[in-house]
Formats: sequence, structure tokens, C-alpha cells
Amino acid sequence: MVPAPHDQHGDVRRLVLDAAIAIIESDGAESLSMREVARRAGVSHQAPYHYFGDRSGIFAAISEEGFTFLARAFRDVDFSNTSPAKAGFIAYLSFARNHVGHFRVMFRQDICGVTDNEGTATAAESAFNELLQMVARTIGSSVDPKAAHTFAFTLWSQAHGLATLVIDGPLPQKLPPGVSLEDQIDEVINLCSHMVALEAAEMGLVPSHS
Amino acid sequence: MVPAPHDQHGDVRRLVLDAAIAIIESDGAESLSMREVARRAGVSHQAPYHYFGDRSGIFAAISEEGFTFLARAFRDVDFSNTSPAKAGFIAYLSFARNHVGHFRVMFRQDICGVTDNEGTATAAESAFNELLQMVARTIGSSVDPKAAHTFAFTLWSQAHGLATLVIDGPLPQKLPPGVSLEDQIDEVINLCSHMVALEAAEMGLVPSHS
DNA sequence: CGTTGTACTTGACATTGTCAAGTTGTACTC
DNA sequence: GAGTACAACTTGACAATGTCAAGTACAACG
Repeated sequence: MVPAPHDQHGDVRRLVLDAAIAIIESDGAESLSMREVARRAGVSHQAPYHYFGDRSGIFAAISEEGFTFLARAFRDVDFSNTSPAKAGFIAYLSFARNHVGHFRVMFRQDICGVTDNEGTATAAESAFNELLQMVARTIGSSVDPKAAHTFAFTLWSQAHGLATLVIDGPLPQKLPPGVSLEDQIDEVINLCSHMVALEAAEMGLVPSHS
Repeated sequence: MVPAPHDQHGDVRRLVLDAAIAIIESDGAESLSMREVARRAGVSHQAPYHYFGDRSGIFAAISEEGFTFLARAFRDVDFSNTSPAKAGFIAYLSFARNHVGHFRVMFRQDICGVTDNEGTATAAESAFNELLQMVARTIGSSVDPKAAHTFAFTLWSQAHGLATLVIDGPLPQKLPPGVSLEDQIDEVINLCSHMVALEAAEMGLVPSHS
């Protein structure tokens, strides 16, 4: 095969990564083949190994990038128009839907191991810290850290469950007649946010909002 | 290879299925190899194909069994000591943890396609109906079906998110110091249940409970 | 000029999913 | 009871995959 001319350094790594993300997005993580990735990137079947070591290395790199994106998405949330919780739910879900390839990999300990890879671990850490800040906006920053953690896990669970059921799960197939997926998602997010607001109000820390 | 003597009809199908579930439980769904399954079941590498057609057929069968178990778990919930929502959360999570192999497959449209397989689809349907009944216990049966659906999806999202974050996700690695996984799970479930109870109470349909 | 390192490539091997074509036993008809 | 049909497998083959090993080309440095 004629080696393709690469404009700049690091080009191949990006090409490989993007090809992998595209494959995962369209066919799922199990369908990712190193050789197909290499083919799409226009390189030899061993080039990806040079950058990522092995198959799980590619997943780890995608995961790291995903957590970086997620942290940024949290950081860029505009809280001016809605409650922090609702804004967070919306941000999480649109992150997941806009980066399906990343999302499908990030939370899969079995294929990428967040803890195995240093970069992935710190990226995940910073995303989680952004989440904790969002929690502080919701229930105040004076509650004890354990309670804040529980609140964070709860919000995360809610958002994560919705996202996975929408993206890979059977939720889109189980819509009640006459309800669009988008409407259903909106309603679930509204209900979740409302529950969170009630809880926060009961904790006496935030005036009932939204 | 000497063919193993099988006691009764249908033996092999069960052996194959159990071997597959065990592999998925320990190594994840992507690590499932038809040949390894056959090897563990003590049959030729093509025997599984006789029963399941292809790799996705085995996932569909596991998924079907999983939804059947889930429906039964919902049906057997004891509502006498806790709120319906909390009992449901607990049931969902213990189902997921006791049947990790099934759980890892059931909600993965990409590898088994709930809608593709008739048996899987009806099993999933009956599990969802049990969920709707649980919702009726929580918010009453007089609310309009769309709202009930939204409530069901919301509860499902919450429980599902927690389960996936616990089983495959990074939650066990992110516990605050001095808190055990079990305690953390309990607290998240309590918080979720409490939010649901507040919501139900506000809907004016159920006296504030738990 | 020689060495070292990076960024790849080609080649090889065991393993995989799956198609095709047997083989064996049981059931059921004629 | 011979013949046929079908279920429940088996063995064999093939292309494709992940990955190890061993090149090759080329820049930077001494």
C-alpha cells in the first residue's frame, strides 16, 4: 500500500481515534476492529498499536477524551435560565447524545478500566469535581461532604440511567402512542428536576425553584 | 473429542447458556466467544449454533431469560415494609447484581436487539408492565397513562443508572473515604425513594410515606 | 559517519465467527 | 422392518481478527 502523505505530526493518531469513534458510534464498542480502524485511517494494520498499545488502549484514549469533554460540558452549563439540576440533566444527556462513541466506552470498566489508565482517571476525576460543584449549586455548599457525595451519585444515576436507556436501551421503542422521543425525554427530565427541587427545598437550603 | 453423555433432552442448550452467562459475568459481553462457550459446555464448536443460530442469538436468549427473571423479581416484591418505590429500587438493584451476566446484555440494543427477537420482546413487555403496576402503587392508578409512563421511565432511569454505575461504572472507585459501597448504595436508594415520595405526596395521591 | 529513536510497515500465528457438509440416533410412515 | 425424515449434533474449511516479531525509512544528535 502506498503510504498516505500526512500533513503534520500526530495526524495519524487523530485519524485512528476518529475512525474508532465513528465505528463505535455506528456499530457499538464490540464491533471495533483494530484492522478496520487502521483501514479507515489509511494506515497499516499495526499503526494503531504504535499509538495505543492494544485494543483496550484505544478505548482508554477515547474514554479520557470523553471525560474531558464531559468536564467541559459541565463547566460550560448556563445556569441562568433553569435550576442547576435541570441544566445538569440537559447537559449530561446532550453530551451523551452528541458523543455516543465516547459515551459508549467511558463507563465500561470491563473494556477500558478508568482506573487502569492515568490520564483517563484524572479526566474522570475532573468531570466528577464539576459534578460536585453542580451539586453545591443545588443544595448549597454547607452540607457535609458525604451527603453531597450521595446527592452527586443520585443525580449522576438519574442522568446516566436516562442516557443509557435512550442511547442503547429500549426506551425509544417503548414510547406511549402519540408521544415523541424528544417530548418523553423532556418530561422525564422535568420530573427528575422537579423531584430534586422538592428535595432541595425540603433540605431548607434553596427556595423552591422551577 | 469423546462426546459427553447427556442425561436428558435440552441439556446442551442449558449448558451452553450457563457457560455464556458465566463468561459474560466474569469478562463482559465482548469477551464472549462462541468457541469458548462450546468448550466449557463440552460440546463441539458448532453445537451452540444449532440452538442459537449465531452469536447474537445467544445474547437474545440470555436477554429473554433476564427479562423473565426481572418480571418475576418485580412480581415478588414485598411491599409491606417499605414504600413501593424503594422496594422497587432495591429489587431492581439486587436483580442486576445477582444476574450480572443477564443484566449486561438485556439493555444493549446493539448486541441483542430486544425488538428483533419475539420472545425477548414479550419478556421485556411483561417486565415493563410489572413496572407500570409498581408506578400505580406509587402514584395511584387514576393518573393519565402518559404521566404514568413518564413516571415509569423516570423510576427506571434512576434505578438503571445506579445499577450500571455500580456494576460496570466507576462508582465503586469513587466512594468518599470511610463509606462502604453497600452504605453508599443504600443512601442513594434512600434519597431517590425520598424524592419520589415527595413527588407523589405533592401529586396529592398518596400520604407522605417513609 | 554512526548511533539512536520514532513512526511506521510487512509477515506470521493462533483464535475467532460462521458456512458447508457429514454423521448418528430416534420417530414415524408404508 | 425397510425407508424416510428430522433433530442433534460433529468435523472441516475459510476469511477475518488481535497481537507478537522483525523489518524499513527517516530525522536528530554526537
